[in-house]
Amino acid sequence: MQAVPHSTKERILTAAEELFARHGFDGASLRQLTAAAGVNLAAVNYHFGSKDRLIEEVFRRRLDQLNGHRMTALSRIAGLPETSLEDVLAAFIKPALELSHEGSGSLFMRVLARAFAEHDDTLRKFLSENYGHVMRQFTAEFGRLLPQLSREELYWRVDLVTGALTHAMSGFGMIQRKSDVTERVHREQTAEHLIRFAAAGLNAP
Amino acid sequence: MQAVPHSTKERILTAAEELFARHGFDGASLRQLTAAAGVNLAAVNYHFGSKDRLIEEVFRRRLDQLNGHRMTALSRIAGLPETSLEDVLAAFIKPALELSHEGSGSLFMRVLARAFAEHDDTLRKFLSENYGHVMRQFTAEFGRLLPQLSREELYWRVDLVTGALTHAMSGFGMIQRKSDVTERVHREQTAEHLIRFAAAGLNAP
DNA sequence: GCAGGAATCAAACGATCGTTTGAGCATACG
DNA sequence: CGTATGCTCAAACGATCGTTTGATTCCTGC
Repeated sequence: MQAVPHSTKERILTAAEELFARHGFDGASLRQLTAAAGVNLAAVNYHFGSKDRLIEEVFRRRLDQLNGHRMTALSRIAGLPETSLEDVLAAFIKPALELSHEGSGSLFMRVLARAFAEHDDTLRKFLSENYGHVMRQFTAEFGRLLPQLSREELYWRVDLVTGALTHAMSGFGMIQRKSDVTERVHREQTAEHLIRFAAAGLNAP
Repeated sequence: MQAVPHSTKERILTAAEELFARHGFDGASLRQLTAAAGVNLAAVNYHFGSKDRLIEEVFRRRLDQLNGHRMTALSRIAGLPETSLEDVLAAFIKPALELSHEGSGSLFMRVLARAFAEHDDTLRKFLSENYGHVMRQFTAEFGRLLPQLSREELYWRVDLVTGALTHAMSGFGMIQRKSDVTERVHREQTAEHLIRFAAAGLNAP
């Protein structure tokens, strides 16, 4: 973890991620943002074209990585007869926890939670078009493992699970790591906790 | 349900609730807001003092009612030996569903979801000071019914449940009512659905 | 070593924001 | 009737927003 990233574009993206998480997309101005990044005000429009395009790039940088890991993990277990509900949940949750615990990525989940709360059509369309296939594939696999649920019940429960996880990983409600466990162990314990809760909810009678 | 509420204050509050839900607290301007309410721009600062105080009043109007119903329902069952986890969840969920289904209150849960996503200190402090005791009493009752959980696990699971429910009730992911069931029946079915999911999650092994 | 595109910079643009002002209108009370 | 009092109104305030401009500096390839 270095103090200042290399390029101007990356400095802007990192500062934007933090300020969007803290003050929202409207609440964080380009003047605060460029001041925090140590770059000129005009650099945002020069490198990204507009504030909206900057917002999209903030999402793209993390979601490409996050959903890539998710799809890789899912593809290893999807359709196999020995795959359990917990396996699929682990493929969904663990990449997010890894991102959440590595250096600068911890604030991104809060940006994502904001995007959920904002019912902004432009942002929703962007997320749906670029990353909607990930949720569809996970939902399909959940459906395979929960054949007793109607399609309606399945959608509902997946929605409840994603809501709970987004809320949990964006908040500082996150359980603090005890000083006598390594971060790797703590991350495993957190994942176990979330997976057990989500699996029980999905499997509800 | 009448087209235009009586007083200027109520017209402002109703328009504010809708616009805050749709565009956020920063995104909705006082000019849009007063135009939608059919009142003069200066009326907000005359009747409420500032935009921030208006935001607080939007919360106060609904939360006084919502948490009043929640506390009444909880007080009827708290501490009794025959009370079940589902009973406590019902006391928490059903008042919110009733609010969510009556006329203009349906958008308020989206306002509440925004308040969760915004980590604004002023707003959090206001909500915690005025309504924190409600969550504390519900958490205490959950703890009584789930003695096998450590305090840490209890807090975590309650946080996951509130996250899931807030997310569910704020989204239009809400299951649509079929034309052959009354709204009252539909509300009962929705409550059953949420309660079953939450109880299973809280009771996870 | 110099030409030329890429990048940075200070400054300004028009628009919109929350808030304030002071005059005008209404209703109620002596 | 006169006059307070509560409310509404158009207009303006200063601040801040995203964006654009044009000059300047940096850096690379011939």
